[in-house]
Amino acid sequence: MDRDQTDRDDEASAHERPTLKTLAFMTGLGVTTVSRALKDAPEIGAETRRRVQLVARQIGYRPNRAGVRLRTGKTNVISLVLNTEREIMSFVSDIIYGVSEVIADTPYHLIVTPYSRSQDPLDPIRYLVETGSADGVIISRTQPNDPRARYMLERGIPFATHGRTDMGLIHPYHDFDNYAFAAEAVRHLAGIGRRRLALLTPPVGLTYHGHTVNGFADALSEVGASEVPFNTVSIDHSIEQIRTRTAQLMRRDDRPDGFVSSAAAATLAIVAGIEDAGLKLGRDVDVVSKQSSDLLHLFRRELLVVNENFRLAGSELARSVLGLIGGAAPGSLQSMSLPGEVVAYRG
Amino acid sequence: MDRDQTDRDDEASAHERPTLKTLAFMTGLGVTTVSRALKDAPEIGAETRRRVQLVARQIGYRPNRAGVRLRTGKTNVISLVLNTEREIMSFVSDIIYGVSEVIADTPYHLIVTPYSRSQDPLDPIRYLVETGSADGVIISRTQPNDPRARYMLERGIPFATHGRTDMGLIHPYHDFDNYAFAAEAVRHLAGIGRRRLALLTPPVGLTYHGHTVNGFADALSEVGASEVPFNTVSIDHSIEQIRTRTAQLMRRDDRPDGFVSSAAAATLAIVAGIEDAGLKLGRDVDVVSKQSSDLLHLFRRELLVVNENFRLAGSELARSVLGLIGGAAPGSLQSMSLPGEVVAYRG
DNA sequence: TCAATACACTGAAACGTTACAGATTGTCAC
DNA sequence: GTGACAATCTGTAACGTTTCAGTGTATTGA
Repeated sequence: MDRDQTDRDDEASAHERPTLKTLAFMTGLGVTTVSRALKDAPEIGAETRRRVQLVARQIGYRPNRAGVRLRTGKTNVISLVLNTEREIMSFVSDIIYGVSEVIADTPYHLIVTPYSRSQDPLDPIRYLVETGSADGVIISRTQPNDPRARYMLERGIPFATHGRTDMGLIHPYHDFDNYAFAAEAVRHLAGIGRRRLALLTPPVGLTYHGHTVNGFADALSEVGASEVPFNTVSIDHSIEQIRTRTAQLMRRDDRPDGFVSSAAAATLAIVAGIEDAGLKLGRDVDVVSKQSSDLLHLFRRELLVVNENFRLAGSELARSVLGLIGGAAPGSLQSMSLPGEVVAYRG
Repeated sequence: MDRDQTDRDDEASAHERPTLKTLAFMTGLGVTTVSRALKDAPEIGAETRRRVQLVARQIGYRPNRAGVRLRTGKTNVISLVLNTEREIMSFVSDIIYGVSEVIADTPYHLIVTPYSRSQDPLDPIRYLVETGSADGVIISRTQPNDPRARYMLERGIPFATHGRTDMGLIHPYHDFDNYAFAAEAVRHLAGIGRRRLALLTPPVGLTYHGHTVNGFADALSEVGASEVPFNTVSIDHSIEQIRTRTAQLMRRDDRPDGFVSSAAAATLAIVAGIEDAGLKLGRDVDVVSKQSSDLLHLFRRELLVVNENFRLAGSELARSVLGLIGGAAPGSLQSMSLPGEVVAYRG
């Protein structure tokens, strides 16, 4: 009866996907032994181990994810949580590829968990945690006091944030040094004689808004330049809004002679606004902008750019989450990316 | 003993995730009954059904994916297969959001399966199929004779392609009418007096390369304009390569006075090349370009644009795959998106 | 009154995996 | 020869779900 069943199974498995049972039958061992042999358990004889692994490789055995997940709770999934309206385009694509690169030779899959404007950002996190859908989570649009980070920290869910928090809690993150970026931008503008600077900030409420504002302010006083307030818009606003506001600003007598912009798409709008006001980039005003792909110099060669590498961010974030899952200390999984020099067009 | 175990389970489940067993205990029914009641099986009494569903909703029951997957093989996963090097940036982000929109109120998750230059594009598909990792697959960069489509068709794996194939086989797809785009572009250029046109094509080998080339050629003879060959590059080439080639082309005596470009990023390079050669957009030459986000007019207002909506493509593709999984006829799940008018800057 | 039948529900088995608690050897000291 | 012990290996149960093959009870038709 028992043998009979095994036989039937084996015939069936002729072209079905091999399971531990298949391997057990082929090697003449028990299912348990095969399972342990494959994961290099100590109580398995060296020769048996090799034999099992050889056969497994030969027939292309791959553990059934559902079986593993059901039994152990391990999903082998990393979830990337994204805002479907506000996320920067190149960010999405680059960070996905960055993450992919790192998890490519691991058993992990990447699932994208989106949420929209209308939703509480905590919703997708709650869903992931309550349904146990992922072993690790990556979030962006990080806030100084981030409910999502707090929530996951309380529940011991491995996660990494793109951007830092400021809650006195330790967790993995990767961040671009936006303080340094803004400060460098100001210094560069001051260096070419610009004295009245405006800042197009990241979205208010996100941690890097503060970093950027501080870097901007500190460098302003360092170089003795002054700020022209430009607080009515942020890079989260629409191209049209930024463009209109910029044009308004540039038509005033006390207009800035320099801009610092935190995102490339917004910079296009700023430049359009500047030109709407009849002014010329490079002559009347200079703009330093972050960019994540090398397109701004094609747009206007007068633009001054600082590069931010989102693909790297994705890789680092993935590495952090995997590290945390692997038991590393959260404090050791924090990384910063320093901005390069402000670069002018090299014609 | 039995009761004892149930009790223990129930105490444990006080804050564990509820399962069918929890529901069974709470309702006093059998696990089977609960399972069937939740999926509106006919042999369950109307009142019982309502009662079970009420309790399930109250305690926030969600079926365990691993359990379902192990038992039924249904993964509730849609996989989006992407080339990590050659995919257009905004495409990645938009299509993901488009897919997300559609699967948001389904039990489906979206996993992103990347592959790189060095790999056979069939590899990730084989992986998905062999490991049964997804109920449905979406692929892009579709070829006239696409091994991936053939492979999945042979194995009955539900999939949809972004772009059509040309193998005489029926499968779901969504495509932008690139024939119409190229033809419209040519007509528009002819309409403003341009007679010598160059085409920056999609990557050779992809189906829409052919469509684009044909639309271009047919409209050329229709309007009596001529082609200036520009076959050494495609939109897959680097910005630098396109720029250099364009500049070379524009310095020749027989240079084109019009361009049709199949991608926005490439258009930036074309314009840069034109200007490198000392010529002026809108005066010496006009360019009609596809774009997927509204940025080209900020770049140069002289550009003529046709919009392609990748988010829509994502939604349509997701709908197709879900439809196919749901048993709809593949032939009914094919959709085309027509290009809008060529639009000039509306100042 | 009795069989037939429809109705509402149920337990057991199975999907593939791992953890637990043995079971079977052989080796060694005494 | 015996007991102890290490080294290997194994069966069973369990994770949560669905399917199969029932079970029991009321209802119907004659």
